[in-house]
Amino acid sequence: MAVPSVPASAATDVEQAMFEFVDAYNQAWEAAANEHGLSTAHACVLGRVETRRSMGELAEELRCDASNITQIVVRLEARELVRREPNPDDRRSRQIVRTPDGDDLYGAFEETFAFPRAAAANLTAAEREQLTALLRKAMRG
Amino acid sequence: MAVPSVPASAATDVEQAMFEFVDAYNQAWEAAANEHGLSTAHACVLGRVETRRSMGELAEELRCDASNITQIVVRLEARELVRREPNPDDRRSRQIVRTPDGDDLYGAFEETFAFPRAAAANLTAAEREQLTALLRKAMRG
DNA sequence: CACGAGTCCTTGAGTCAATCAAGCAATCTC
DNA sequence: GAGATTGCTTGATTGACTCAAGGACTCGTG
Repeated sequence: MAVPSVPASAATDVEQAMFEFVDAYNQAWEAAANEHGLSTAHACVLGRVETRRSMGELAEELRCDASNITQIVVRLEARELVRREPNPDDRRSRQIVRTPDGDDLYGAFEETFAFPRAAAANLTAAEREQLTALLRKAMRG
Repeated sequence: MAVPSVPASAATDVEQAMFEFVDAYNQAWEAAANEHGLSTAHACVLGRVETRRSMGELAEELRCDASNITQIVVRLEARELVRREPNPDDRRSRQIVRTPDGDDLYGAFEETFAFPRAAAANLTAAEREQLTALLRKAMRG
């Protein structure tokens, strides 16, 4: 679910458009993940370990408890999509790496997750730059 | 969690900006809901019943199983934020309506969910129109 | 009118995501 | 080295979600 809604009445046009865009993006993300047998959480983690990361880094980036990451990584490891390697510099810590299978699966997932690519393709180069600038400005960036 | 990620490597600027915007939006939504003791799911449902809706309509709009809606509505009803009224025209069906408490709480939630409002406020009127048009075009709308 | 099919919702069972509290092992600080 | 801190895991719980099954109601057809 997790479908934000916007006050049908009060919302201005931009706010409505933002909502629709966010909703479409979220929906596309989830659909793409499911198509490859991934939950959104699994896809998030799998995406992050494109480069080697510790459990703690994942927890921070994904804004959740470390024990949550443990649970997800264990499952991904059981499917041989990631490996947990010891960190030679700190034996408390573990480095998570994607396996080749994980790379393949995530690649396929990204292929399927066409939304941002398609959205960009619907715009001219100038419009893309404009949109980038406007989104960043809207976020105060 | 539910934090979409984007290929750190391959993503273009627009795609990166889209991701950041969506992520910020999602995060703001969840934070605002939590601040009022609502889960995202509860906030979604509460938002939709601004106007009277059947369980089935809610399930369809929120793209989930009817039994999921039942569960959420039961809890919202227990907190007296919504009421389930019989539909006189079809006694299988139930109409969900917000109570005054529900109106108040959702109003407060929207007040807290400042992200879209703030984002709009960071732009000039002309930029807002531009952004609306670009987002719609990007979605093929 | 009655029967069967379909609709609307609820219940129950089960899974995954998420959080918290507790604990263990390794590291750091003094 | 003792004690605090860090990094992760385990266990218990809660909530969101899905699916299968069932009850109540409606509708269409004969």
